[in-house]
Amino acid sequence: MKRKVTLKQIAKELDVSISTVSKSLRNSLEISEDTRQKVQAFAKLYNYKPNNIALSLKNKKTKTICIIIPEIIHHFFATVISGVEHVANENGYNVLVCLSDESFDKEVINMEMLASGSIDGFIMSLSKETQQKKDFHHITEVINQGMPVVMFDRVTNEILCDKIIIDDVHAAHNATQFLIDKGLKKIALITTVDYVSVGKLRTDGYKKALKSNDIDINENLILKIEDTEDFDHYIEELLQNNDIEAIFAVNELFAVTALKIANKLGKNIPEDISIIGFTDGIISKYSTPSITTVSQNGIKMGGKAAKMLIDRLESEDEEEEQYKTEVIETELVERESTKN
Amino acid sequence: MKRKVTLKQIAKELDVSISTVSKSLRNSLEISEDTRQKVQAFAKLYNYKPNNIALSLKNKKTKTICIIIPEIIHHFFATVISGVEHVANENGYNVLVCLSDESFDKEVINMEMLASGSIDGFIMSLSKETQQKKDFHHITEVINQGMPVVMFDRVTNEILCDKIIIDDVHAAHNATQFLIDKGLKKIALITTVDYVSVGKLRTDGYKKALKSNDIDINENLILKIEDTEDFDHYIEELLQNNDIEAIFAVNELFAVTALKIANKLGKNIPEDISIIGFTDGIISKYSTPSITTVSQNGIKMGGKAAKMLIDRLESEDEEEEQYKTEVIETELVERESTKN
DNA sequence: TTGTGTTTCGAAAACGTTTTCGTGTTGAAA
DNA sequence: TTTCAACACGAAAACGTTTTCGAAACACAA
Repeated sequence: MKRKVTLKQIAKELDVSISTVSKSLRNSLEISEDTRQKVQAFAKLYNYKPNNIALSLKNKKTKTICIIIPEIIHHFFATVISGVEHVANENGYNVLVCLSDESFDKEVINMEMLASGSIDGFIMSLSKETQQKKDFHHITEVINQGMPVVMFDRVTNEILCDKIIIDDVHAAHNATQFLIDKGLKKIALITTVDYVSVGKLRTDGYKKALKSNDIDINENLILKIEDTEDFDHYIEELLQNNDIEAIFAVNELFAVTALKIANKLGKNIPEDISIIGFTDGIISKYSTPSITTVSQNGIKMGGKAAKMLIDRLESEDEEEEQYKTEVIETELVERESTKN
Repeated sequence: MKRKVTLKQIAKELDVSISTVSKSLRNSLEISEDTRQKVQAFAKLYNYKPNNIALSLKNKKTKTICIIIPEIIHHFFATVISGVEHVANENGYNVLVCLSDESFDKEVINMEMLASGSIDGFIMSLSKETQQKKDFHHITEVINQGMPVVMFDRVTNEILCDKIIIDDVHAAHNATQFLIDKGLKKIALITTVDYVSVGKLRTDGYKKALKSNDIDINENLILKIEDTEDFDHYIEELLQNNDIEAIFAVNELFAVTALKIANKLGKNIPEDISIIGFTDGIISKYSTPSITTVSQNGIKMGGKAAKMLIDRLESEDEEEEQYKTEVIETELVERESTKN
């Protein structure tokens, strides 16, 4: 087991100073050709690699960014990480992943912990609890310390920083309009409770579409689901008690669950009921029938977020406080769960 | 924007030495009650947090572990990360995620990069390319430097280190036996090419089960799929040209694809064909019909891997070169794609 | 010989900690 | 008055780098 070799050790072996070794390795002209050769050969022989931690301390840059997400099991968040990782890697950055588990406390602890030098910046999507509490002090604090933050997907207006979002209202409006255009009127909505920002926005989009087509909003057709609860029977009730022609679900899980329950109740998809989901994950793709869905490109979001963060990190000099919010295009992916 | 405060600054403000500040904050009895109070109050006021990088440099510990996986989009790997992250967090460690994209080079570059001080240890699952090349020098090198490595799932016998695996042969044997016990004999296998370690092992298990039940192995019923290719038509051929009663697929994607194609060909699942998959992901769960599957608990694997790594990190003193291989139990989760 | 310039290198500071060891002050015991 | 311990604190080294600045050595011209 050969331990890592340091500048000091090389210097001692070759009987020169540490500075000489350092300069030689960086090919400084200050050092004679001869010495440089000698040092470089020796360093190569012993497989010298500069210690990253020491460099970080000196440069006050860790070349590491942290992404904080509520859950990694959700396919969407996994794709975002993938996007972040690739762009980060291309630019010489590493990615630290933190899971908040939808918990405010974990989010706070992680941020405070890492803000003390460990990383150069954050990419994050708010936990449900944080959105509910509307307590963002940990984020403002980090930003005030001069550490850049990029928020994506679950964002808040109360924080000024770079953001990457999709136009949830518009996307939901489109999806609902798509159903209406097929001649469907009794469209149910399966959504989350309002404090989840994207759930609220998608609900708004749904309502907007109905209104602009002069369809009355029937609150009985709107099912708001708490995240923690077992929601199968609510959906079952919804389907049984109403003569529904279509369902718009604000996430994949709701969509596929609705599909399964509809099946169970003897309804044919899409003949009896059309279904549109949100977030183009593998469930929608491989479900039978496959589910028409609003696709939000996680890889793209992650990539853009990483790019924004890195851009800000590398131009820190010009201190441009112009925060940008970038809107990623969504796409309606038509599959088997909606009629032609 | 108030920058981070350091010991030096506090020392200067209070007109004491850096040592005094440091000791006061650590509540050393060397320092008078008075001074301690004063320093602590000041530190709290200015929200002092020790710089992690400086600590890392001093302690030669980063409290960060790295997990290298081929892909994060695969649900199984995402669950592993989840397991790793939770255990790591409980023990005060952070998790750096690297994606090899199944590429040997990326794996090598990432490892070499991070081995220079950035992290304390690795958890990894080999990329396909690495398994194919059988070149593991980057891993032995890291281990020789004294950095612990824990391998999981896709491992190799050529490296001596801690490992977390499932008994792929046994699990595949069980699954196949399960089908046989239902009275099914014409059992097709959809697997990967042999250099993927787990694919090979699962194939072995399948064959073993057939043999022990005196069923001839029909190579026409064994489909080996290259990862990169578009494999739908191969499966279609397999199903068309043979009178198949059951399918055992070595991963979820193969299983659900087979299911969809069987459906397309007018076969009923499970009446005409029973299907068992491997890896209990969301696809199997939400597919219609849902797919019976061999469940490998990724969260558990990740958690165990993290535990093993951290244990080794924290007992480095006693230098026990006893490498362990832990086998995680699999479970056959019965769903709708197999007959009762 | 003196002055000037160039080449080559090393000392030391800096990044932010922790910790060892030394030292000055105080109080009490002899 | 002297001696010794206890107390309170600071200097400095250490972790591994990079970089600034100074200086030695040498060459060459005047």
